[in-house]
Amino acid sequence: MPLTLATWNINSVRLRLPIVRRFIGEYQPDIVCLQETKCPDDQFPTADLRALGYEHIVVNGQKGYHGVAVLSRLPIASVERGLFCRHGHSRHLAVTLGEAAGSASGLTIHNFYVPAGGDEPDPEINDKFAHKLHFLDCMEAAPGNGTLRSQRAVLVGDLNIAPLETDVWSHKALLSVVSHTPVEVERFGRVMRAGAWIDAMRQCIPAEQKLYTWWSYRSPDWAAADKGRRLDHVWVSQDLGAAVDDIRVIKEARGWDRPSDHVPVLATLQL
DNA sequence: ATGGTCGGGTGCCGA
Repeated sequence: MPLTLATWNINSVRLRLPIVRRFIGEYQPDIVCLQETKCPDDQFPTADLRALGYEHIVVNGQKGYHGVAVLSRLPIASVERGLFCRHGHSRHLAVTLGEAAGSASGLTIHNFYVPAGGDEPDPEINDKFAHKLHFLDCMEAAPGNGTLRSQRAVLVGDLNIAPLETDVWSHKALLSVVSHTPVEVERFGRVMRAGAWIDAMRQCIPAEQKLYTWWSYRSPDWAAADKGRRLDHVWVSQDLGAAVDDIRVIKEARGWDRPSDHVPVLATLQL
């Protein structure tokens, strides 16, 4: 059975409801993981999204900032809200699909929103960067808690790091820009290795090819400048490596009306 | 080399 799963930093779910509808209408994903919902749980547009076929909705939101949510057409058996953040931000949610999900039964999906880290890539003078590094350290340590190392697992989200040279428009220009600094990329690699994760996007799209999921709002013509970064990721556990059938970066969504600065990444798994 | 634009919730902060 094919399972389609999307991850999208939506930058306010209430404001973007029209383009969430458009994306769902055009691509019909079974599961949608959202980040930066910027919405308290009691104000999440649950009824609107349920009406689109997502009967199973789990949110971990807070007022004004951050926030993650999982929309699922398949039944969810259990939920976990991560303790990855020393500031108590809503930056993680994990769901495990239930028996009634058929061949997808037992699949665990982690949805992460890693701190952006501010402007100055020095943890001594920038606490936001220190927090980002600490958050990554907590993600790395999590397999010891038995959360990330489980089999039949997918980890998606806005990880706010572009690890490869081809994940940014200019490797040289971005070496000292938060999101592509060597210290972050090294931490990113440690998290991946600790959980034995596979980078599903790069398994499908060769590392020689430029690949971006985010284009700044500050560019007057984002498409012409094309100064993007791959900040959003889809990882799968080793046992699911062969199940990854397709990855699509929905670049056109950056050009939709009132867009997010991130675009959806859509993964198809054959389970 | 610099500054550029968003969103949320207030009189800026975070991205």
